[in-house]
Amino acid sequence: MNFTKKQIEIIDASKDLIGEKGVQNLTIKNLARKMSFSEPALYRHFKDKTEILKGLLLFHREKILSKVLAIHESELNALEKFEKILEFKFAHIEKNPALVMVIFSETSFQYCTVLSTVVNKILEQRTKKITELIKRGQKEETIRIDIDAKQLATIVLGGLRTTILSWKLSGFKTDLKKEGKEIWQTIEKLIKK
Amino acid sequence: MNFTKKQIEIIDASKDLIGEKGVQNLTIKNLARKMSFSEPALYRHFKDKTEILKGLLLFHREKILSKVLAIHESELNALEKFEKILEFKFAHIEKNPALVMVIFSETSFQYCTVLSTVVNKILEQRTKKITELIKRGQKEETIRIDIDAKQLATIVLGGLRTTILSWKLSGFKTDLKKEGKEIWQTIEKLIKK
DNA sequence: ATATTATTAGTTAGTGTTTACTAACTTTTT
DNA sequence: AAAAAGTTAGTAAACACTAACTAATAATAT
Repeated sequence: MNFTKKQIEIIDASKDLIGEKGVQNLTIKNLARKMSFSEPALYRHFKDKTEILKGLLLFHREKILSKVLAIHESELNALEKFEKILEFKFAHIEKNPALVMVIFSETSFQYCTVLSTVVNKILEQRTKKITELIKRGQKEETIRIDIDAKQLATIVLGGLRTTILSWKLSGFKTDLKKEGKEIWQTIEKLIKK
Repeated sequence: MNFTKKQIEIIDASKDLIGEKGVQNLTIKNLARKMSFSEPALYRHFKDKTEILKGLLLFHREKILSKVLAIHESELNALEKFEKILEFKFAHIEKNPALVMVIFSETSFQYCTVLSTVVNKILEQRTKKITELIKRGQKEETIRIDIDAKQLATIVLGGLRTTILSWKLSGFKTDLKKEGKEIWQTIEKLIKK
């Protein structure tokens, strides 16, 4: 996925629009206004609106992924990696609330095969990565082994999801990084050996 | 909140439409077709579309609440109550996938004060009830006390949420009641004293 | 009991707005 | 000279909703 400069500008503007008033605030009209463009000009850079949203998702996914991979390749143990990854993710999300809005409204894309496929893949891969990390921790003997790794992954993901959701419901006013740190400490207590 | 027979019919039809293809499938046109009457006829029963969605949420909320209250008033201990409540909720949701669609797409309502208020209240109350139940369990000494009740509630809610989400993403094909039972067993292991 | 009236529940036909998107043309950059 | 990136003006479809009228039902008076 390679994007031109203008495409990235458009993706950024889309992100801002969604961050301000939700996914339904991303219209071609609003986007054109924000870019100080005419509406048809957008179509010189993206085939249609779906491609813009897809671009937004994939662009950030790549950003997050590269950072997460770096952590995975480090010398830390599983629990330490977990902590680092969550810390980074919470920070990234706090800076880009729009991402949450998009991910959280998978439902809205149910009609749109292209987008729901992209979102599903992102969520699937995330679950997989976390499960792997837990298995590794179980082998390292830093994570308890009396519970199936997949079940633990569900719990971990759930804790994050709920934390992020309540941040969103607060109108992005609570301190996500702090709440994130706290829930991680709880999770750690629950899952460590 | 009292509904007439026709209003309940309309709420049911709305539920079906959403269950089939998501919230954006609930249009006045589709609803009228499903009810086999004209569009304006709907407006004899509900002021506007928002009121229909609000009706759907409140109607089911009341149904769920009465059952949950009965469990709360029973003689069981906190963990047993938890199990009963979750069992009932998973069963109810499995029968009414539309409810998940609506709750999960809170984001779509961000623009709509009326609906986001209703959804927020439902979610808030749920968190509160679960936190209370955990506190009670901690007093009874059936739930571990080394972790704050609110944090535990976040974990519990998260586990449920993730389980329900992956059921939705599977296209409602996995066995929600079974998955629900499993996640509950895991949660129990994690939180019991 | 029946005729009159009022209310409720439905109809057809249409409005105004918003939506994503296009055709045809022009300016800018390479 | 050609390609890329912009413009104006407009379309067709979907949307929630309304005005104006009619049929069915319930309430009331004779």
